[in-house]
Amino acid sequence: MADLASPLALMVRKLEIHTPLQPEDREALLSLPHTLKTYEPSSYLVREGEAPDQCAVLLSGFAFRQKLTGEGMRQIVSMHIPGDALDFQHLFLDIADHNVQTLTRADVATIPRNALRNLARSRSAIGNAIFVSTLVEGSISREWVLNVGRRDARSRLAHLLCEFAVRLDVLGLSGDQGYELPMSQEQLGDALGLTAVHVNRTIKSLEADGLITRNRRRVSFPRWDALRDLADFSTRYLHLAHAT
Amino acid sequence: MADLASPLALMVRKLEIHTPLQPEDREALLSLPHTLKTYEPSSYLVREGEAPDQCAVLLSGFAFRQKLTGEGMRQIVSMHIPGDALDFQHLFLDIADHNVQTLTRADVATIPRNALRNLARSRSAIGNAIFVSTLVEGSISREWVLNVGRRDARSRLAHLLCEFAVRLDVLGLSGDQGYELPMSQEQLGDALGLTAVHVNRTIKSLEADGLITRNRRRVSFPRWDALRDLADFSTRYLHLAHAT
DNA sequence: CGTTATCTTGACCGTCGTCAAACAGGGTGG
DNA sequence: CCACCCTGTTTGACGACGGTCAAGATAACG
Repeated sequence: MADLASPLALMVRKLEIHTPLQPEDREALLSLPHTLKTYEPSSYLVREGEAPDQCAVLLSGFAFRQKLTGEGMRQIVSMHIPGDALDFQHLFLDIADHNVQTLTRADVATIPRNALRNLARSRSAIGNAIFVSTLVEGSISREWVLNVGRRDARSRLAHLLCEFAVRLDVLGLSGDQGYELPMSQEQLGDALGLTAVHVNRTIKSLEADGLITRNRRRVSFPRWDALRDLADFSTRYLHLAHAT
Repeated sequence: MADLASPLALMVRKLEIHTPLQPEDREALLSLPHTLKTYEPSSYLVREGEAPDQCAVLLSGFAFRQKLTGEGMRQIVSMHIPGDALDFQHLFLDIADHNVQTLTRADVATIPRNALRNLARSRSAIGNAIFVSTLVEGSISREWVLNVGRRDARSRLAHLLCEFAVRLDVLGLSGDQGYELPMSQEQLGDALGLTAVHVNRTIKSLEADGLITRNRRRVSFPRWDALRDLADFSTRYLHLAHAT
């Protein structure tokens, strides 16, 4: 388990959920050049309009992608957990079309764009793995369109909570009793297309129905099946088929 | 211009908007094995849960991706125009996470999954082009989350109309006077997260303000700049940098 | 311990959904 | 050529989900 010593080990494990890798591929990924840095909450990792020449990988903490309307309304378009690469798309697109920000204090590994791109080209399994990871992100994005477009506030929030729970669970990052939800209610609103006030009422409503319980920011799910049904949640869109 | 004789020529032209190709790459794509078929409106090309072994390419007409909630509400998650490949994601993901349907009568070329996948592997420029095309779709999907989550009905509809106009225009498929919008108001609603009734009122409202004019289903834009401003529309997320 | 962000609650309002009915158009068959 | 039907569009009345504004309570943090 020397692998686990590398900061990139979690990213590799995450890639292998969808695409099995040979030991050589794994080694090549783990030995990619990279620098480590800790960011404060709300730090920008990518800004819309810029051309990143690095690929950021989240090692600990949380991050999100975000876009703003001309009137300054914010929409969070995806959430990211440890092990997620935040910049795969900039291996092949020059200009960022959205912002990426840390949600919490976060440890980030930064890999030079060219090193990763060359590796993806020379080892097709790695190229595949990156492609598949991008495709799964696309699938999640489509589910979000459905969630925001067609579900009411209760189901919408429940769906986000379920997605978070499953994604964390797959990597073994959630405790037995739910998980530490890092988002403020304002941020939840921005992810769900709701206002913070209405998120608050919706949380209370789920709590009143015994579908979630809260202790500080830790949420747990005493009636998981009922929550999943309310959320209309299925794991299909996460494409976990190859997962353990 | 023998290229233009191949049914796949439009797809190749579309790929080259984002990724320049060498003549050999172009030839290889154009000579991919494929079968041609015409589908009636509303035909399913891909069904959620299935494992397609073909890649459908739209040659004429329109198509869309769609998901359903457990309660039967429909959300259209992307629109497709001639030249779009509808199944790139199934080169690397087995199970479809959404449905793909024709909107109009449509001519479709069907390429065997393996033939295309092998080509993507053996010619890295083609693999890149496919990857970039997938990334741009992802970018559009993020913009849709923003659109549905944070813009009101008027801006939301205006944004969809702008996106359509630009995407058609890039391929030279829109006339001088707007274009033939193939969607019913019910389908517009499903794409925008609105009801058909409210779409109707919103169209009328845009019309009353002189932002669009309609003649049957042909829409045109007498005050494009005003419409674009209302829509909060920018072409950045379409990544047309390499376009003419 | 003071200062600030976040959460919570209430009253009120508006955008959009629901339900229902009338209307227009386009295709089909008599 | 016209009656018919089916799908899609249009309009009105009404209701509800979620937004807005504002204030006070709690928790986070230096």
